[in-house]
Amino acid sequence: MNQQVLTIGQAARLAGVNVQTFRFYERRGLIEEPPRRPSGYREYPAGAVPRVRFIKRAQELGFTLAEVHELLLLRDDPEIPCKQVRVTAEAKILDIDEKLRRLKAIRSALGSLVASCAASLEHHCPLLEALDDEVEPARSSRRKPPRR
Amino acid sequence: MNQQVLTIGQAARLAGVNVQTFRFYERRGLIEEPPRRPSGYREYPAGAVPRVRFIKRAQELGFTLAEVHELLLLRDDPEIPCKQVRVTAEAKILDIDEKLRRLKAIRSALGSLVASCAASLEHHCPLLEALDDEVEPARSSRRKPPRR
DNA sequence: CTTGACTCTATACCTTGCTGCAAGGTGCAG
DNA sequence: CTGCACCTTGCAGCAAGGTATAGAGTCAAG
Repeated sequence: MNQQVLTIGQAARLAGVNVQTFRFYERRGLIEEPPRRPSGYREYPAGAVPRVRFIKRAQELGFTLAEVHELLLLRDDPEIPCKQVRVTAEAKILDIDEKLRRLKAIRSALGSLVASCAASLEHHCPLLEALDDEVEPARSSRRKPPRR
Repeated sequence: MNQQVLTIGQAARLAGVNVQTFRFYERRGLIEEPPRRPSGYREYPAGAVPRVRFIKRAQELGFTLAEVHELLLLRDDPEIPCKQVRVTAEAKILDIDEKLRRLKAIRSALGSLVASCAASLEHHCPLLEALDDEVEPARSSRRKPPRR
């Protein structure tokens, strides 16, 4: 019932990307070169589709394609020694923690700005003023010429 | 005691960016074209510096230049109430929350990978599960093609 | 067999946010 | 006047991650 192989168009539709993206990933070594028909048409095994979705999801999580490549190497090779996996994974964790830290800082800055903005009924906007000065939540707008 | 006008280099130094960035922002309409000396030299009023810093800080908060442009329009027009600024910021917060949610998921998956890796000789990869969505070559994809 | 959808390669282009460089003009200290 | 730092414009390029186009061949239905 399941097709054994897919054309690039079918695979791309299933993966939710377009055909150029498939070829692009192939050039980048993110997916391996599939077998070809005598005509040159690529014949993707069904497994190519989840692989591309993996790539997309990892990207959405903030990994660059180069990082995704690394993740895929870990995933693909069950022979990679535990230590090596762990080292790579730990490095990624530090990466992620840094991203989390920055995003949380941004989120909380935006959150408090929005709150102060919501409290103000006037045209004067604390959010914009906060951006004008140092990001620190100054309770009133002070205008010191900050250096940096 | 403060200089009334600044050359582009002075302004850029004060704002913590380089001169090309100033000109780039001018081309993008983020800062207005300053008056010129007869020689063509730009003469920035002191106010240009905080404006550029505003741009930089908004960027640090995760706004694209296009979004910053919007914020600047809101800021420049005293008739526009705070509410619209807030709406923009709130949308950004939702964005960030989504990113945080996903990053936390992958972080914990990576954490388990490291743990299992440290604990056992087999490495079963929680990472795969975190990214692999519905791994099956499911012909019934209830997954809508990712927007973007 | 024809038609239309699909695929092939190669190459060019896009967007975002800058950064650099060339070739020339300007400002000012010494 | 010399010298040097600074300014001008325009255009190129970079990194990332694709997207589009041209010109050709292929597949499968009718």
